[in-house]
Amino acid sequence: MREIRADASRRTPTLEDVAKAAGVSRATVSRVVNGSTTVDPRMRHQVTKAIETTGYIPNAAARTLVNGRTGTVALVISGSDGSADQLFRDPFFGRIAGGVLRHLRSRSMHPTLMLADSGQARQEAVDFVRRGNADGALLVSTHAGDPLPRLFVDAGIPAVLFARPAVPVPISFVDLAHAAGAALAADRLADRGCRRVVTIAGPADLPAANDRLAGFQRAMERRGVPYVEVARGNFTTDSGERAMAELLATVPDADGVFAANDLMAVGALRVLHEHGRSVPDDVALVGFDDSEPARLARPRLTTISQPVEQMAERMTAILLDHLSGATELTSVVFDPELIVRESA
Amino acid sequence: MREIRADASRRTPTLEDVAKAAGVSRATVSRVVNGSTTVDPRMRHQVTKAIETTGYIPNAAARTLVNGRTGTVALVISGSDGSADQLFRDPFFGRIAGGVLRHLRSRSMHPTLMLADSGQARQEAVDFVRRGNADGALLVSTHAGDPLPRLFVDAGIPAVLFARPAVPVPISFVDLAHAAGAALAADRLADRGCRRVVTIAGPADLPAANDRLAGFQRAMERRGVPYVEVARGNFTTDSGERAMAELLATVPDADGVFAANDLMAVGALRVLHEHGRSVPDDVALVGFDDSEPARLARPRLTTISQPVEQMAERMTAILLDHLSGATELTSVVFDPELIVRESA
DNA sequence: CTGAAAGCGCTAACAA
DNA sequence: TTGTTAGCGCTTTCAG
Repeated sequence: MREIRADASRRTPTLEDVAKAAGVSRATVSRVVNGSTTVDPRMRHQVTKAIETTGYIPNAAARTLVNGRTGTVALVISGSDGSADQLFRDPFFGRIAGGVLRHLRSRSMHPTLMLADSGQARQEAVDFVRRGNADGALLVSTHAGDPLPRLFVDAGIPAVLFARPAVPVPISFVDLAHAAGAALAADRLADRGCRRVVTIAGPADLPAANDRLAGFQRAMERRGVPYVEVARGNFTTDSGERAMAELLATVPDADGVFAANDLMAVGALRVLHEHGRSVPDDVALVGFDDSEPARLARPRLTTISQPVEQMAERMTAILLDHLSGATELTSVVFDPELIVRESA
Repeated sequence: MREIRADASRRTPTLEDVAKAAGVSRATVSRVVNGSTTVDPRMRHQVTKAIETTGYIPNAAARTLVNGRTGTVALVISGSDGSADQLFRDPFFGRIAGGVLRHLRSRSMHPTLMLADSGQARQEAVDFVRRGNADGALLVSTHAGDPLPRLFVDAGIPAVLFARPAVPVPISFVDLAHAAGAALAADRLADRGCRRVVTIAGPADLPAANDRLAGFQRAMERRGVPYVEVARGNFTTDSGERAMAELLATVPDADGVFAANDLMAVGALRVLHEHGRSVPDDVALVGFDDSEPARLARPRLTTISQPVEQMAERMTAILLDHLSGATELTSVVFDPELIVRESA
């Protein structure tokens, strides 16, 4: 005997129904529902009771239609064409989602997930917001030259980017001080006395990867190591293995390795082990990200952590500011941290 | 000079505007927009042109208000209180999201992410759908006695569950044949000649965990190993370490281990290594899930795979069936697969 | 095949 | 403080 469950016959109750049941006007019910203070306590009580007995719940579409707000933001994951599956297996994504969710829910808002991995998908993401399905967009862009930020800016949609845009686009963003993080790694290696240092860098078209590489090289130079052999990977474990094998062939007496992410570091670890090098005794190894694999590896990886959840929360906060009228662009760069474990 | 970008002054164009520009009625424009076939080609052309020049895009709220459909489904991640962060770091979640997304996007639909980790959050998830923010719900329930499924069923909301409900609830679901998967692990161990077999089970209040344990025990019995020592973990690496240490104390000559998930298997691996046991030579080890850590471990983990993406896709398909009127409950149980790598 | 008009459920002036 | 009323933008009979 619950009113909540709609009998096949009975439509779901509307403001009108509540008004009738309470013997007041729709406007008054609306006021009560929206917490207006200018309502007679007695009426408020009547209405509250009527809401209860009718099982009334406001209709979101009707509200949106009149006040233009949806309470939804699009969380757009940008990926190069077809990289979808790869992307979602990456815990990085989950951490972002978690941070976004935490911030939104305190405002009774919700994220709608979208994947923008093709021209069509990108356009659909833009249209989704243009149709008024969402108030704004959170853009997670992992690859360079991504047209996504431009698309949203041109459409005049409030949006915030996770990661600095590869090409200049007038958009707010949050990012990590990648170079500073790499410098932390360099210092760690130098402090341990490593002199024959090599590095596994990320894709050359990714700003974050280049920042890490440049930051590492600069820091090593400061520490008296002018040249660092570089091999490129693409942030996967396999590519890390290949790069490490290459490096070992070129610099057999390497005593320190900096991998631009943990996955590649894990690959390097495997190759080092196969070649009989002990980590950290023969060669010290530092990763980047402080992801799950870093914690699980044997030896546990010394690495650079990024506060992904916090960054995601901040990104969300900035978007909400824009939604409530803030017009000037904001960019926040977070500081990474050295996490010392066993590998260096 | 793009019409798309709304000048501060100009409102976004409506059907009315397009109708005026094309010299036809709103109804005709609506027909064209919705692909009605009963429209004169010439008019259609007029309208199409007008849509282009005005930069018209339909308003979702207005549509929803009249036809009752949102094109959105809620993707509700259920967690015990406060387990949010833990949950989103788990790639399992990302894989589900990926599968859901893939199926939805082909229907021009989208998932809205919700976390139901408290009584209040659960109620909000239900209300979200009741307000007409979504057409139905996808429920990912990871813990036993979860009140979530019941809540949705009682509210009369179309919903499908990922994982069999712990208590009987009339709801459609997809699940894995956990017992069969565990039997695969048992057979692998038995085939290698393991006789002193132990297992690290999951939480006792989780149906999936119990199914795996029971399936494993039954299969070992069939293979002539009537007794298997059991230690309980909670699916984390740490708990796997503790359980393995325990087991090693009780059964020092163990030659085979089945861990109910990969994370615990990785923990076991570490302890085994510390105790000087070589894997797989001294003791064979099988995990469950075929997650990233299984691929990254050294030695690489032999494990049982679940087709998470496929399951998520199917779950979504079932929900869409319900949304288009299918009324009878559906449950689909997927078969796991043995993935042979190095650890057994 | 096309147009006129009646809502969908709600909010926000504006009056009373 | 409350009620009346005019839309929000769209779909869908129902006539023509």
